[in-house]
Amino acid sequence: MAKRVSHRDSMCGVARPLDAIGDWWSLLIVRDAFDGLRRFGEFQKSLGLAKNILSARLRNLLAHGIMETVPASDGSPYQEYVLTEKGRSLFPLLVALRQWGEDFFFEPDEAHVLLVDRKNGLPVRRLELRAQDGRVVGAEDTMVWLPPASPE
Amino acid sequence: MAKRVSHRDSMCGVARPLDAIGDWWSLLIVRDAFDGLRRFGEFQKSLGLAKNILSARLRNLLAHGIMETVPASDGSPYQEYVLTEKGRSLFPLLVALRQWGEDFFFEPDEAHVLLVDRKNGLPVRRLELRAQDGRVVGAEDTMVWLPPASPE
DNA sequence: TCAGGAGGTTTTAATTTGAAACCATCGTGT
DNA sequence: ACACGATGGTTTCAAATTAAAACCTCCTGA
Repeated sequence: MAKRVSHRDSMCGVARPLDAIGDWWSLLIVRDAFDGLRRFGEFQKSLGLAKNILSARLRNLLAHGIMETVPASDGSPYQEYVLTEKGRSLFPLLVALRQWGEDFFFEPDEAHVLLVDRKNGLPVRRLELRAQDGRVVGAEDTMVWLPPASPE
Repeated sequence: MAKRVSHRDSMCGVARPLDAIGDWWSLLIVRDAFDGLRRFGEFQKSLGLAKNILSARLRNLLAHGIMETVPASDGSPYQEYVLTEKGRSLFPLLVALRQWGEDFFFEPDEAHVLLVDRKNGLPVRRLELRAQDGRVVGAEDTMVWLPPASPE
């Protein structure tokens, strides 16, 4: 799980998160958690993965503070797995993944679920990156910049 | 690479893309491609991964139409790897990953690169999901909905 | 012509994954 | 009290994946 990171990536804002959610299953677990799943068995049935793998993934998500266990909610003696604030902050990433998937992984006539506004049932807008002044910007319009170190 | 997908995920807009970019390295390669890297050796040096793995990952990205090879650009007899339109469409996802990483994987006083507007050097805004009417919506405000099948 | 560098592939070992079996705890019925 | 199933895991072991290193090929420059 803990992969070695190259010199160049040791400080990279893209590489670090991948240690937490960079495998196939973790993001699917998080997505299911957004859908309201909370119990070990629910995740296992929904995703169809081996129990030991689910166990390992949940442990990793807990260790990274993306999910946490809570005692119970319906009186049953078991614990439940719920997203933390850090985990809920993955929502835009999940939406980005979903929108990309919808654009490129379905045939034009193939049915698929849509993410819609609960208020009125209309599809949500496309995610857009905007500059401070509100312009929509693409990759060509941006660059990464390392601020100079502060004096001390 | 090609993982089995459970019944539930066979049509899921989140699971399908993960087959293409759901491993640790692929997204880092794509990020480097956004940064202008094009050559096999450049990727290898930047990421520090084994050559056979890079080879396999590039092959997978090519097979999924995320990158493509172009004959040359500087006269050298080799090919270069560049993002396709599909690959460039990963930009919002990469930004979402980066923003999440910056929020949760750096100490408050730890320096890290910022994504800034080329025009004026100001940091870009945070990615936000908006409904049709322009409201910013979170996970709680949305749901997935499967449109009814069309008659034929 | 020979030394290297770029761009890979092959080989082999270590790590990870996955399926199945196993185990522990709780609740229920009898 | 006891059997039994459901839930929530852990252990075991085989199979697949990954990683490191060695190797190969083509091209270039001295």
